[in-house]
Amino acid sequence: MEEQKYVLENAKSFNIRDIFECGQCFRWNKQEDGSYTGIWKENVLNISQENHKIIFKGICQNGDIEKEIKEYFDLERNYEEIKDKLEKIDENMKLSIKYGEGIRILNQDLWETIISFIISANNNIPRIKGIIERLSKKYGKEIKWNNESYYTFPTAEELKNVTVEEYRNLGLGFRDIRLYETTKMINEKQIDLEKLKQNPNTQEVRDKLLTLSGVGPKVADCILLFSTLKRFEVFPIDVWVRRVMNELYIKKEDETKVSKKEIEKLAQEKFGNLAGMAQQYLFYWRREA
DNA sequence: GTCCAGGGAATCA
DNA sequence: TGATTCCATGGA
Repeated sequence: MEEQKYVLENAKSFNIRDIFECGQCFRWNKQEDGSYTGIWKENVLNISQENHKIIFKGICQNGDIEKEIKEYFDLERNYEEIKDKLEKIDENMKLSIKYGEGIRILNQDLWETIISFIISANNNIPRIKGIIERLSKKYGKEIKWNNESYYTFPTAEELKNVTVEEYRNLGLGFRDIRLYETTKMINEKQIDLEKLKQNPNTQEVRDKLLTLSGVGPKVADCILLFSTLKRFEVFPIDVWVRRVMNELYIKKEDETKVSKKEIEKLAQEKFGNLAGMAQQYLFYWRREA
């Protein structure tokens, strides 16, 4: 397949480091020159940035690279407006947004996001990325570009006959059975992902996600926020978010004694329907800065 | 050896 | 509902 190129000039709220290092995705890798190479659907791209100029080049499956990029990178959304609203809340938001000003929330495939965040449970990012790479290499489709092989994220169909033992051998640990059961549930349409995408009621979608094996409150919220479901009102709470919310607002001596309910309530009051975006700026800021 | 990582599920009060 | 404990694995 032929290499394509697309250039985005004068990009606002777009920084490749912020986008790929803020914790929403696991399949983009930094290159020696500072660019990032990654894969989504059947697209393999390398993305480099010079100030406000973004250069995309690589393999695009359906031929329309511009359309694919616009969708995946959420280019139709006005992030300036979102940041303006959040900045007015307090000094913490202003600082965290200044740090992560180039974050955009990717439109990631729902199925891939479900499996990826089941793998993320009680795990660290390098290891999560390794597991997803091995899973893709073994069960996904190979795409060659620049004399290198890349692998698509395997579909539910492609994982249909994989056993718990095979997952265990990929290094999944105790998450093996969860992946097995959730894949089975989705293949048997106990949860219909296409119907889920059509449902505008976030609470209903969340409740359905919670029936999947390995999907608890935090993973469900990550799926709602980081996939094409795109619900910005959710507020995923992990150890980092609990830490930063306690340090900034709650100020208890022992952060492990701060309840999720307390954090959830505070997040809704302060950030409302932009809680998910606020969470992302705070998470990235606290973890990296 | 110990602790921790973008938690979830089972168990018990 | 709320709190505890266990769950593989790999790196610091």
